[in-house]
Amino acid sequence: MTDDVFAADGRVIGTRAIATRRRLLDATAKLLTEQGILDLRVVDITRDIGSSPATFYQYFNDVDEAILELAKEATEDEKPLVRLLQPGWNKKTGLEQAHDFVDAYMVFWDSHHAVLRARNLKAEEGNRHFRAARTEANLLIMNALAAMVTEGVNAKRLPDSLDPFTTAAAVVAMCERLLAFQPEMAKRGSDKNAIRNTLAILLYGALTGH
Amino acid sequence: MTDDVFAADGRVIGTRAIATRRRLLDATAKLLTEQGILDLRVVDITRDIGSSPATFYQYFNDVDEAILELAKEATEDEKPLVRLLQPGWNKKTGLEQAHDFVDAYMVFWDSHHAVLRARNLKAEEGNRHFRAARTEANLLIMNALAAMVTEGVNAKRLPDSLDPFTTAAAVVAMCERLLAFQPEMAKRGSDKNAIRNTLAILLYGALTGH
DNA sequence: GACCTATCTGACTGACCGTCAGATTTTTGT
DNA sequence: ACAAAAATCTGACGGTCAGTCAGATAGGTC
Repeated sequence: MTDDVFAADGRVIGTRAIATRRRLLDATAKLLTEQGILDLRVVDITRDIGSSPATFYQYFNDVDEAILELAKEATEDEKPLVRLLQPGWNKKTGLEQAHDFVDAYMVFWDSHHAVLRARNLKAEEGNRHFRAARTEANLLIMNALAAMVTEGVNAKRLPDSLDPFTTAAAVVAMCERLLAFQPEMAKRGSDKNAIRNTLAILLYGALTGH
Repeated sequence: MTDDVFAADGRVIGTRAIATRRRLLDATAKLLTEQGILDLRVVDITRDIGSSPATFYQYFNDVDEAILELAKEATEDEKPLVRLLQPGWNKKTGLEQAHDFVDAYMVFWDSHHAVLRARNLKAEEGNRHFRAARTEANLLIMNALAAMVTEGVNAKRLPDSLDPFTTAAAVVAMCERLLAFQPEMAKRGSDKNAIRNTLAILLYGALTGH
């Protein structure tokens, strides 16, 4: 029962409809990547799957609903990252662990950046549902990061005036933003590897205090 | 001559037109703040100043052009921040200097966040003009930050594998993002002051290595 | 007051949104 | 295998907004 899929009016839908809905979601993700949220049109989405706007509204009340669902799917891919964030990064292996996390985050980002960007915009513009989605997505990661900071503070490697949760947010911010900047920074001579290294060092420093 | 103001077709305009154009820009900024870029309509902007859509298109070829101009105006307010970023932050006064910068940045952010958010979205979605605007805006600050990092690297306080420019980008990212997160984090118990302190400490650490 | 120029806008075309009634396809019952 | 019922899909429509243009209005000059 849990894996029932619903139409916009709430009724349970069958296999054909599930497939159509899925194609709509995929087309939405594709166009979001290619054209950005500002030029995303329902007509384009349905044209892309060889259908008509009316079909879209069978399954979603508006485009937001489709994007929100994509954002929730992205969140599922984010959860495994938490396993790379256990307290205990030490001088010997910590930097390498930071690298592992950065690498995993880069892969995650690359496959969902358009959807995540849309989610963050909606959240920042005050949309309740997208706020909740972002909060939920970041919660596990933020808590894991905050726990690492707390450990550093307790071990007196980090100043106790540091707020763990804010630091966690800063770390997430660095990751997201540097990856978004990437293409532009490449032009200024900072290649992907420099970004990867620098990010790992900054993470390692901010989280452990080493 | 330099302070001539132009219509959309390039002709120089007079005082009445300049005033109208200004009211359009102000209304654009206001609605951008109130409703966000996704719900920004030319009709609303012109309704707001008691005019008609045709008037808007006298002065701007599209909404982007108006937002871009607002973004450039914001950049002017950002330039003075560079003076707070001179190399030489030391153990005695450095943290306080970091606080000063964070405070100034908060004021700047508060008065322009809607426009900056729109600018960044457009830039990230690949719009050439907004990319250029963002790059130009960040350039002075980034260079100043990068110079501080370079100083830290030279003094062996920071690892030389750290790319100064990337670090500068990370610092800007932290500032922008934490301020954007602010309302949401308040709910989780991190108040404005905690954010201010944490940001200052992180900046101080990342920039100087102390 | 007559004329000239700058500024503004009503009215229009075309595109997209979101809806709904009815057409089409699939499933069910016998 | 066939008809009836249910599920799915879509053409066509009313409403709103983008962007254009010709003509109306306001301001300045002599």
